[in-house]
Amino acid sequence: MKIATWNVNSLKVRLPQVIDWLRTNQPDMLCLQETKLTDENFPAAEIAAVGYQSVFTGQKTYNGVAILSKQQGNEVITGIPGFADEQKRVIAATYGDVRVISVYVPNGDNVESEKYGYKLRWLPALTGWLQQELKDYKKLAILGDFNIAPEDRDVYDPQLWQGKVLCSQPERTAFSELLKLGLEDSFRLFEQAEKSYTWWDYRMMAFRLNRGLRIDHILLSHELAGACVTCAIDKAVRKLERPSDHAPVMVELSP
DNA sequence: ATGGTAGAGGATCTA
Repeated sequence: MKIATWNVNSLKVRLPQVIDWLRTNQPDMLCLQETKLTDENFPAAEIAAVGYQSVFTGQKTYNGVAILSKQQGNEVITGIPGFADEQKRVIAATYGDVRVISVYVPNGDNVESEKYGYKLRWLPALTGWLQQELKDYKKLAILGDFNIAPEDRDVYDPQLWQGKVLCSQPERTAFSELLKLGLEDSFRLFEQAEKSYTWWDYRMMAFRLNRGLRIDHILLSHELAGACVTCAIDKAVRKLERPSDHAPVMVELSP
């Protein structure tokens, strides 16, 4: 089984790339973030034409998450239960006995911002809900744009980014609280190339200079981590014309 | 150096 995640930064713009990517990579599930589409505008028919079902929750202009899958998704939940949030950032569904969650964690803007406070309230709400989900589902994968670089090796210039949003200690602590629930950062289960990132700013030739951060993650429950055989970033997609600023990440799980 | 680019929507906001 292959499960992937991709912050597409507008599914409307990126739909041809997503369809190509599904055809080429044939994941069983693909989690999307920043679809930026209301539900009535979701291109479910175009996606169905290449053999994928969709579950989604979106809004105009900002946010929006989805899961595309070959098999039917059940027990669909949108948002964090018990956490009032206008912003569409979470969707969960069950495929066979595997629970899959697509998340778009708030960016936070900068550490002085109100948005940073929202991010630091949002993360414990996610953690609290996941604690219950992990009790209910032994095989759980949470994938998405976490907007957190967990360690300095996930940042092209740790000195420059020290204490800044995406790298600040409170964010990293919140991320480690997620792992403490019984989740593993699948990327670090394997030896990886140095300077591996998933997001590069559109500005200042950041991608060409590999000035990136690893902020998109696939976290696996211990049972799924034990079955995980690869985790890879598809950096090639970032080189396409009109790319998303994020690259997809995919894990392969042995049967 | 507070810049720069992309997306949505139609002036700024978000990232």
